[in-house]
Amino acid sequence: MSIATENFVKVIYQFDQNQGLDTKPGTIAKALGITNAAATDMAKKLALKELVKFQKYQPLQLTENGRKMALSVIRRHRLWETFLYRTLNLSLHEIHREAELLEHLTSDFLTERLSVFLGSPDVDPHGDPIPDINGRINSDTGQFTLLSAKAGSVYKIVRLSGSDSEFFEFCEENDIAVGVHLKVEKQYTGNEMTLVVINDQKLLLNASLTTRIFVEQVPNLKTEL
Amino acid sequence: MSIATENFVKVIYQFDQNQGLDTKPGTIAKALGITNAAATDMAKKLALKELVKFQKYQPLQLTENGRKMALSVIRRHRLWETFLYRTLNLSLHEIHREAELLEHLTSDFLTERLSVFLGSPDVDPHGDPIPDINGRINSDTGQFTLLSAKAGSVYKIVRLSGSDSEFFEFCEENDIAVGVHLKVEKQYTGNEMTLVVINDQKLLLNASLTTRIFVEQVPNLKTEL
DNA sequence: TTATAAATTTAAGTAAGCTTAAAATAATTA
DNA sequence: TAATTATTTTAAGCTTACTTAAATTTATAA
Repeated sequence: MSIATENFVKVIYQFDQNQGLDTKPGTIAKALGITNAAATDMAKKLALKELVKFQKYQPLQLTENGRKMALSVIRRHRLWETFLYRTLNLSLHEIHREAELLEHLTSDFLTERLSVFLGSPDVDPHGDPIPDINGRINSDTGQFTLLSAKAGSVYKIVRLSGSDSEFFEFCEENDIAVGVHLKVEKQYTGNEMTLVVINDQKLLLNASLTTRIFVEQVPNLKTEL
Repeated sequence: MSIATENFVKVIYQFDQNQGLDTKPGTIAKALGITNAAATDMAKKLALKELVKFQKYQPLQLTENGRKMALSVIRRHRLWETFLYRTLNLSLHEIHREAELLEHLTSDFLTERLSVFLGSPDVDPHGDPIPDINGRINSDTGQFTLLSAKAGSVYKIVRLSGSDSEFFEFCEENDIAVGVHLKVEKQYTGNEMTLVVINDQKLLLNASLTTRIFVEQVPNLKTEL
């Protein structure tokens, strides 16, 4: 399939997952940098190929084949990210940018060789789950965002969700990384600010950050940091 | 530039180098798996972009910009080949097949990171020279094919030229590899057969093989094997 | 040298993946 | 609820990269 098609189904899949985002043509169009008209046009063409379900004025939905294609692209993307991070030491935002291209011209053969080389990883360097060869993906239930974390508890960062370099640069500069522990000091629910402590440093984070930092409960009695 | 354009100038460059092959539209078309009409069409379009010089019924020629583009694609191709061979242990024909795709969606940034990681190699695993970032390529004068090697002498294999798996499989099965020494036992010039000895094994090679195996004189007094 | 074959070019047409502009529908606000 | 605004869809058109078929030119062989 073409690069345009792969990106189209990939974005529908991702917006469908991220609750809060809809999958209407305009939303997909904005994400892909094309016009609404082009998105509607594409949706109709992909409906003929049984990748997308299209009903006028309704959100776009993937068929089973469309879902499989999206997960295949995401698998290739995240395996490349892992490879580029571990082997070529690219940064978190560099790996995304490069994988965004490589994902489209990687054969099934190479994909599986990459996977074996890396030891069949479950997650990429951002903590995003890597679908397996059959399109099964680990939808981790134990994780939630910092925004909904309880004040007074210690958590482990398991995922940094995004694709822009600013976010990742900010994280890097402030010791926010997958695997790091932090304590939620206070939740200012009124204006959605969160005060956390990482490595003895206080950070006041707004919602545009806390909704993208996923954490996990730390197993037991580990309340001090 | 598009993948089609990159492949077009790449093939012109390669056929122009390999003396014996012409660069008329039909030849290029066959190599790319498109019709003659499509090749003529493409040549005209690329002439407008100042990548190709087009004169009716004449062989196609690259402009300086076209040459630069071709060398850039070849650089990416051969760096990927080197990487896939060394790091993922793919075979000589597998690396070609995969690099044929990856070469088109590799940013300048990643290309240079790959190069640095590999220690700025001069040649890829087939012995083909890797153009540098400015498009300069090592046109090694000291090498020639087995077809024109003198009987009785010992040579070192420096390059295996080709892209089909059959050739590389044959080489692998018969200890024909870059860096290996061999002795030319006899040249049957009449029917272009060459008798060589590699690792105490005699091999009778025809011209379709000897024209693709490049060797180099072994420095001095090393006539025994 | 001329007839024939082969290659090249031109012309017309197609599919993918877009665009802009206008029409239709849905959502929002007064 | 009606009017306005925003979104979606349709329609027409463009570029890229092809195709087939016919016309032209070049190369080959009798």
